[in-house]
Order: sequence, then C-alpha cells, then structure tokens
Amino acid sequence: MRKISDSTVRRLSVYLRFLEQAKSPTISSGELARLGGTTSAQVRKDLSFFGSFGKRGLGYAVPELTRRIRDILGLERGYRVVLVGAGRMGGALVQYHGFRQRGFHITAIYDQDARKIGSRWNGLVVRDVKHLESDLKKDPSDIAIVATPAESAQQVVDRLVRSGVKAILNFAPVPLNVPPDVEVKTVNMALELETLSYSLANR
Amino acid sequence: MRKISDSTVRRLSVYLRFLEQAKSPTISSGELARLGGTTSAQVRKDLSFFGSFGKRGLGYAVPELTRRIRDILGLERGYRVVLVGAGRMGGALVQYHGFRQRGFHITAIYDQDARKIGSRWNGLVVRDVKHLESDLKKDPSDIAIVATPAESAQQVVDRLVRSGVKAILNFAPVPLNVPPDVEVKTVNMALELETLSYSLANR
DNA sequence: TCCGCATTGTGAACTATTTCACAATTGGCG
DNA sequence: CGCCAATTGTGAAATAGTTCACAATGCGGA
Repeated sequence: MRKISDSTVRRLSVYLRFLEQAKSPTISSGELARLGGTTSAQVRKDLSFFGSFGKRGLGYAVPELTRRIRDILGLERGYRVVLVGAGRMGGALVQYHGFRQRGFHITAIYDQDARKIGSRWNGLVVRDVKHLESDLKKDPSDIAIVATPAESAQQVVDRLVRSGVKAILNFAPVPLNVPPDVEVKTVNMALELETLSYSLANR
Repeated sequence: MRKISDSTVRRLSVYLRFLEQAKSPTISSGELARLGGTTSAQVRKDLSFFGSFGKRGLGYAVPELTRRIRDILGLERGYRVVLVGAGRMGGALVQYHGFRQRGFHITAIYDQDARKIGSRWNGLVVRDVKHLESDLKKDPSDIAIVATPAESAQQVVDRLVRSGVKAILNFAPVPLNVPPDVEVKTVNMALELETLSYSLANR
C-alpha cells in the first residue's frame, strides 16, 4: 500500500469524529474542512488516497464515508489494550471514555508498586507487572499504553515487545526503542506546553 | 523572526531534556541525535536556525547549549497556568510533575460542577468557573489548560481569550476557534490510538 | 608549528505535504 | 431535454521539511 502520511491519518480521525455527529445525510468537503480546521482541497486529497467516495455536485454520503473511514483506520475490529503504570495518568486514562467509545478496551492494568497492586480501578484489579508476560501469553494484546516513570519505560516496552505487542502509546517522556514492526506514539505534555511557551516568547 | 517549524521546536524541547541529564561537559550533534531519535544533520540544522552554538571538532558545550535552548523556548521566565475542568484528566494534570519541573505553575483550577467546587487538589481549591474572568483580571495568566467536556470547551476558550490568555493546551476532543494571536495545541488521546490502529490495520 | 581527526554549519538536492485550479460530473429546475 | 450551480477528483505548482555532502574549523599530539 502507498505510504500515507501521519498527518493524513490524523485528519481522517478528525473527520470521522464529525461524521459521527453529522445530522444531514450528505456532507461536502468544504463543510468537513470547516469543522476539522483544514481546507476543502485537503479533505478531498486525504480521501483520494483511499478511493473516491463522493458524488460531484453533492458531496459525501455520511453513512458511507463514516464506514469507509472506520474501515481505513481499522476501527471495526475493536482492540484489547493493556495499561502499564497505575499512576495518576494511568488512572485518568483508565477512566477516559473516549477510548472505549472508539473500540479500545483496557483489559488489564499493571504496576510495580505493592501499594497499588490489588486495588480496583474502574472495575479492574491492578496486577503485579511481573505477570505481564504470562498474562499476555494467555490473552494477547496488540496495543499497550505505557504510563510509567521515564526510568522504567524502556524496560517495560522491551517486555511488551517480546510478548507480541505491536503498537504502543507512550506517556513517559522518553523516546522508545522498538523494532521496526512495532509502532510507537509518544505523547509528551510538558513538550506541548513548551511549544506554547515558544510561541509566547516569539511574537 | 524567521518562521520556525513546529517540528523543530518540538525537537529542541527533546534535546533540552537530554542536555539537562547530560554528564559530560560537551555533547556532539550525533550523540544528541541518538538520544532524541533523529539524525545529526537534523540536530545541527535545528540549532542553526537560531545561531551557531557549537565548536567544530568538539561539539556543543552542554551548559551553554542548555541555556540557549531554554532561552529560545522562553522557559526562563516561568508561567502561571490556569486549569479549567477538574475531571479525571484535570486531576492527573494538576499532579503531573513534569509541568512544575519545567516552570509551568498551575495557579488555579476551575469547574462547573458544584460537587467538585471547594474540593482540594494538590493544595489548590477548585473554584467555580464563574469566577474565571474576575480572577484572571486580578491575576492574569498567559497559558490555560482546557480539560472540560467537548461541549463546553469552545465556550470556556472564548472566555479565556477575552480574559487575555494567549496560549491554550486543549484536551477536549474538538478543534477550537481562537483569534490569530492566540495559540492552541490540542492533545487528543483517542486520536493517537486511532493512528496506532491504522498502522496495525495496514501492514 | 604542523598534521590529522572529529565535528560543525550550511548550501544544494531531495522528499514530502499542501495548495491551486480546473475538467468532469451530478442533480435540480425550467 | 438542456442548462446551471455545486462539488468532486486530481495532476501540477508551490511550499515546507529532511538529508546529503563537504568546506571550514578547532584541538590534541608529535
């Protein structure tokens, strides 16, 4: 498959959010662009990488386009997700409704800290991270969320990779090393604030 | 000032993190690149937009480069940050150590929900969001973090903008409309998972 | 002092992404 | 049925970002 840029994929995800809320049966690239904060040409270009879904003069049929984008993004299947790190961020993530809504089910939480192990989080019992490998052997997951301190992140990731995890959402503020067949997204909130600081400092 | 790309600014922020942990008195672009997950040419190019800080044959003096990057990013001054939305994400953010470490001080938390107003979060009392404007008049902030539900985000942002906030870190899953002199960064975690889903679906 | 090695700084080449602009359709209406 | 208005799909042009490659140092040692 032709290489699609990350920015295109992110925009598809944004379009999808608005398609799901759309009231009218059709929508134009211009309207999607307005909602998603981009341009109509960009919307059409993004979609054109995957096929031609619209009707000239009319726009896109909302239900069809919704289905196509879900399909492109691979959201039809639903994912089991394990979370490592039951700190504050982990806690927020476990409860975050957006994940479940989108078909991402957190099925286990792990931590190292004896004080956290055994406690309940949103119906899940925090397990000792030493069970990570054996649990994943029984119930594999494609996706893991890493919300550990920076120091332990790489080590946890190595274990996840060995256990067959293929995609990692990383909240620890370090770049992670993984083999090329594993995908990592790092979310670093301090870094986001720093880009804001930069824009304040340079105006 | 010459327009600097967002990706360059983000990488500077990554370099800074490693410079602060560096042990040796100098560091080469190659080493910074290795740590930050990029290439040495990229490191040198990024830095070259702002001046020439290195010594040929030797590399960069860690303390000086650290200082220069902090300065470029505008981190020397320290920021007051207000947080709107005392939900789970807000709670995680308030406690997040990375912010304070970097000079971002959360000075107030607001919510709409009577059950949350008055409760203490990490030493701060959650205030009724109706006081937002008057509080900001007394104690202005340049930066706000919005962690409200999607529905109220735009309305909160309008009020923040009217109260002089110039930069917003947005955790609500909607693009926000702001005047051109206000900067917004949106962090959307479901979207990050969706890009992972895409990469799993297309291999 | 002079040589050789390491490493920067930077144009130029390359690659990627966005924007433009317009022909091709579609549906509605007279 | 034929025309008009709306809107897509897409090459081509423009812009932006990354990588290359090499001359220009600066230092340490003979």
